[in-house]
Amino acid sequence: MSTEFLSIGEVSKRSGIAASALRYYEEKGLIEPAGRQAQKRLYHPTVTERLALITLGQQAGFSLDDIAEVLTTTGFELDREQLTEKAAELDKQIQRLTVMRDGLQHAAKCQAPRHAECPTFQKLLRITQRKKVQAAQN
Amino acid sequence: MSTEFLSIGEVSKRSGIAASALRYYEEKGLIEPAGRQAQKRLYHPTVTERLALITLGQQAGFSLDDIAEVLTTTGFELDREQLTEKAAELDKQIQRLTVMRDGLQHAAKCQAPRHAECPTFQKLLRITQRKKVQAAQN
DNA sequence: TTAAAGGTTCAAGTCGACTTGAGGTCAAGC
DNA sequence: GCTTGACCTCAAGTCGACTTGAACCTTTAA
Repeated sequence: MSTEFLSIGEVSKRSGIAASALRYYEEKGLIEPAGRQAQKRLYHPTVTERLALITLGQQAGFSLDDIAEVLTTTGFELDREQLTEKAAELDKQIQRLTVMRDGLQHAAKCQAPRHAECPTFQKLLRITQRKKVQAAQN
Repeated sequence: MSTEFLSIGEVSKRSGIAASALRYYEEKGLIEPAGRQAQKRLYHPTVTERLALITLGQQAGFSLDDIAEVLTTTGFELDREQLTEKAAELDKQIQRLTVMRDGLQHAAKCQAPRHAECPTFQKLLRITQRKKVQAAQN
């Protein structure tokens, strides 16, 4: 076997992504084998970079369809505007989680006999609720 | 109708949670109506606090089953140890998202002609990939 | 030569958190 | 007496991202 190309198993091993998932990505148009030998897919070694980018996108909260849109077919490039937008979204999420984390930490230490009676925790609950009700109104 | 209790519609309005979701929560053992009038569910007004707590838990990344475990049946109380643990998990998630956000921000501004050539972005990709491969090995 | 390892396709199943649809009940107001 | 609106139950559908299973092929090593 030419050392140029990788089997699906090898790609799976290197990327940590199951072979079935790789076939699924192909079906979705996210990756493409460089060719076939007999029926077997052969991948260009650089596919692992593309896969890392896909994984990154997922962790940043993109759906596979989102990712398919910003990934150029040829290379591996992203739209700068979209990146900025997504960074801002992430930032908001970070803020939310931080409030949450602090609230939980407080609740764990708080001396109020019941969380229901802890003002800090109550405030956290009210924020949560207000957002939910607002969200429901659109 | 006694002003004491709330219909499912009223609870839905106040909490921002669909009636169908409320029935689903009941099925999962997360909430319980105080009683029924004819067949109709009647809720104690405090149910909205419990619902806010459920929503909070969800936003913190708990599944409904997780939440059911920590919510006491009677009141609305949480296990302090679990709270601490979850706060730590949140903290880790915050770290991850922060790395991601900074990476995306950098990539958006970076002058390298292609993201593939930007060292910072490459580093981000390598981290992502390493974690994935590790995760696949258990 | 035969078995194991690794690949193929295609259809169907899984998970969590709900939503939707069909068909029925009940009280209020015209 | 009839419609309207809010509620009921129960079963089935939805979404995204995969996984699993069945049935088959191909290469390689013992």
